[in-house]
Amino acid sequence: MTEHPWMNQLNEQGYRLTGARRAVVETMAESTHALTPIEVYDKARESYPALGLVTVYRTLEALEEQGLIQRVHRPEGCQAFITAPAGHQHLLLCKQCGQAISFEGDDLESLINSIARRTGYQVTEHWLQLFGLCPSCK
Amino acid sequence: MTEHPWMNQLNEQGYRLTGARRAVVETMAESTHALTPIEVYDKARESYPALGLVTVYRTLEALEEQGLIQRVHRPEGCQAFITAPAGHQHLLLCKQCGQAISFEGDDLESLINSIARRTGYQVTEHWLQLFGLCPSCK
DNA sequence: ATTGAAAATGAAAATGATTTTCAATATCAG
DNA sequence: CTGATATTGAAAATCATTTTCATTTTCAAT
Ligand SMILES: [Mn+2]
Ligand SMILES: [Mn+2]
Ligand SMILES: [Zn+2]
Ligand SMILES: [Zn+2]
Repeated sequence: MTEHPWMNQLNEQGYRLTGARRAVVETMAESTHALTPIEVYDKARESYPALGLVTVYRTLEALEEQGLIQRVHRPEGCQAFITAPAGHQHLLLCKQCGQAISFEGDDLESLINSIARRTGYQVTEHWLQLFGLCPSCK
Repeated sequence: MTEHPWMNQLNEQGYRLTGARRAVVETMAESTHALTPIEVYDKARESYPALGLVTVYRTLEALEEQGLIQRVHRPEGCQAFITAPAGHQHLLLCKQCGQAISFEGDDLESLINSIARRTGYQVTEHWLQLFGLCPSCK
């Protein structure tokens, strides 16, 4: 049984390899949808029934710290998590089914520069997120 | 005593004019920072000490329904509210002091079209938010 | 001005999500 | 193997928000 890369990264950071962690990691890594802690809990218990909800919270926190997952903000709430895209990417979310796709190539440089100039702010970060309907939902 | 325009709008929608509501409305309308319900509560009690936190929640809900305020999403949490900008605008937030400025003129048309084409999604909405340091905080 | 129906209020209780505590268990370096 | 220590899940605690409800306030109709 070869470990999932996320498990190896956690291990290198000093985390031990446990079944509970493995169940949460695999649930998150497999999902193309944003999942809430409870959804992760329910899904992960299919392969590891003894799992506690507390461990889900703790593992999600560790994965977020490692930059492997990220919190997803949505109108209905901001408690969901999804695999973090590599590099500078943003999310496109289906409002119907929650399916998420990440994209890159946003060019906000000139907009940001002009706003920085006009407002006197030093702009250090930006959030961009698109919402819509995925091919199968529309 | 002339009523605040927001109070008039609420009144036209059938809401009654009360002191508790007035205190919350004026607190929100005056603030250039995003405020959490508790912050609104503390601020508004300066002018209306009998105010209950429940009424803050209820009034914020009404103001959001009327499109007069909007929820602000931030890394530290998404429970804060701020005056909604008129028309299609986005927010620039100071990470230090929470001061908010709204701006327009983002041109995401071509980006959105190209992503829609590439992914097959129908894109209906977007969130854009900038973070940084305001002139006095940097 | 008075009245009364309906809306609004705030205190307290209920709920729901997340965090903390803690005793028992599992991992893993030595 | 062994033992130090990280991890676990149950239960309790905390914290934000919502619901309930008896009382008060608003305001339209007299
Ligand atoms: Mn970007
Ligand atoms: Mn825009
Ligand atoms: Zn969909
Ligand atoms: Zn500032």
